[in-house]
Amino acid sequence: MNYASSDSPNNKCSVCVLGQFCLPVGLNSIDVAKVDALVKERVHLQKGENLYRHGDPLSSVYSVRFGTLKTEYCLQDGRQQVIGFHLPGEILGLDGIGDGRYQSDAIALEESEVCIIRYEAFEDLARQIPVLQHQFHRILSRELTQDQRHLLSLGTMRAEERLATFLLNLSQRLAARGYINNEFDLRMSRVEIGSYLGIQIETVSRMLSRFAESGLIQIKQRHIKLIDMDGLYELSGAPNPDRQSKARP
Amino acid sequence: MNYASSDSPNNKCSVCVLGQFCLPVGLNSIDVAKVDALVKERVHLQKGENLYRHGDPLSSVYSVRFGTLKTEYCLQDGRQQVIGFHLPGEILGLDGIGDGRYQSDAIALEESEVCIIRYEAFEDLARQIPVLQHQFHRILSRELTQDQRHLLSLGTMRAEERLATFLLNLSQRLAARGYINNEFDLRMSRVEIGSYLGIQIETVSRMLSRFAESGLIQIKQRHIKLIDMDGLYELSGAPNPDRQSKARP
DNA sequence: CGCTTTATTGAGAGATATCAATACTTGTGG
DNA sequence: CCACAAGTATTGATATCTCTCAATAAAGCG
Repeated sequence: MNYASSDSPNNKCSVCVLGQFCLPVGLNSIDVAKVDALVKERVHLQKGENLYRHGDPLSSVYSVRFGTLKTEYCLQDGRQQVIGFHLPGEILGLDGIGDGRYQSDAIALEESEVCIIRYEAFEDLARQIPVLQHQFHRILSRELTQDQRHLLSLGTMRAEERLATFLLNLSQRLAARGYINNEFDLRMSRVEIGSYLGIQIETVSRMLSRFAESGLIQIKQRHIKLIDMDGLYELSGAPNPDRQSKARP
Repeated sequence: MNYASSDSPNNKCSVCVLGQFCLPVGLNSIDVAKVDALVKERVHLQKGENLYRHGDPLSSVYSVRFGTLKTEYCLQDGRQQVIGFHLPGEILGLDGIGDGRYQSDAIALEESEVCIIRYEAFEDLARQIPVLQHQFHRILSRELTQDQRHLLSLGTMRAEERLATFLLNLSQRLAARGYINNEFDLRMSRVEIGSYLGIQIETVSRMLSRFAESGLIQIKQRHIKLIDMDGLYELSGAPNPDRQSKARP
């Protein structure tokens, strides 16, 4: 784990391309400067490194600057499950606020960097900047919604539907960040995907092969290309948002 | 749906027995009075009535004063799933903050009453009272943790374990509110339990019967008595917190 | 008291897990 | 640069859990 301070101007929130997803959404430049003053440290992580562990006292929450992380929970008997994957601009560590200790483990899936948001200082700042306060609440609430949709997936969907939903969710989040959304590298292993979706690795593999056979995707190792988005959306049980808007010229 | 204002003093947060779980945790009497001024309306619901529906614009969040509610999500194809059960002192409607619209439906499982917390006014007040702000964040964070533990249940546990976990979770939440925790009435149907746990009603029924046969519980309709807590905890994969403390005299 | 809803129990079907073997990648060291 | 080892992924065969379908029973309600 490697700490760095953000004296160089290109690390400031004010110039960060993630500003539109991250904490400073909607802030004027004066207020962004205040956030800049608060978020002046970052952590650099190598693949496999922990950002925090279950039980660590909460000192900060984190926003992903680049890279991908996973969070996972452990059961007494050693079983564990991946609960979330976190892309640039997403906030980590929110589960630690409730009891002052992180409830999950956060681990980098690739070389990554996160901005450190000292939590106490942040609460102080949020009281001074209503827009910041509201944005933080929105982030917490969306995290909740995301988890609840995930619950829906695990509770009502079959393996095939879960996997389609997962791929499309990833695709949407990449698109929102300006990345290509129909061709990307999966940063997580099949084991991690299976764990996240509540299915076994063999089933993940079989379903991916089935998708490829049906012409829905092309997959080579971790590089995936979504060929038939509509088909995937149909499997996932949700309408394709892009297609709907195109269908009404 | 029946609205009422809280002019009578016994409705105020300052005298509410739920104060210790609800929003005003840790506030001094002056600040509680400010919350009282904000939370001056309630809604009375009959069994089956909606508190809000998916898509309704967010105006307020709600705290359960008495009764029980469920929240559920719908899928395009009509499938739906119960996402949470809400006991007195718990906050509802948080999923609406993210996009300004509730993402779920909230429905009373029995005659219930909830306090209306006008959301905009609440944000204003939270900026004035740091303890209130922090308590709100804790509530949001715990909601997140609760959902994530639920994910763990749906993702890694078999039906038997899920049901044991569910019963113990209910028991703990009842205990925290000062109710008897080893004998209570289930306010939800088997269908709702099954939906919440991602299993079919028949499986719920079979598992309950199996528990009863094994002497873990006694169940008659919706009245349930937890006989062998340790046995249930063992099934659920978690240690019995009570037993641990008793084991060290 | 009969009707409707809700819950229990049984038998068979189906999806996914588990076990096992093979193939492919990646990294290391000679 | 190749060979080997360790980790990761695919594919097949069988087992198991839970679902589905079906019948019955019990409870709530008018």
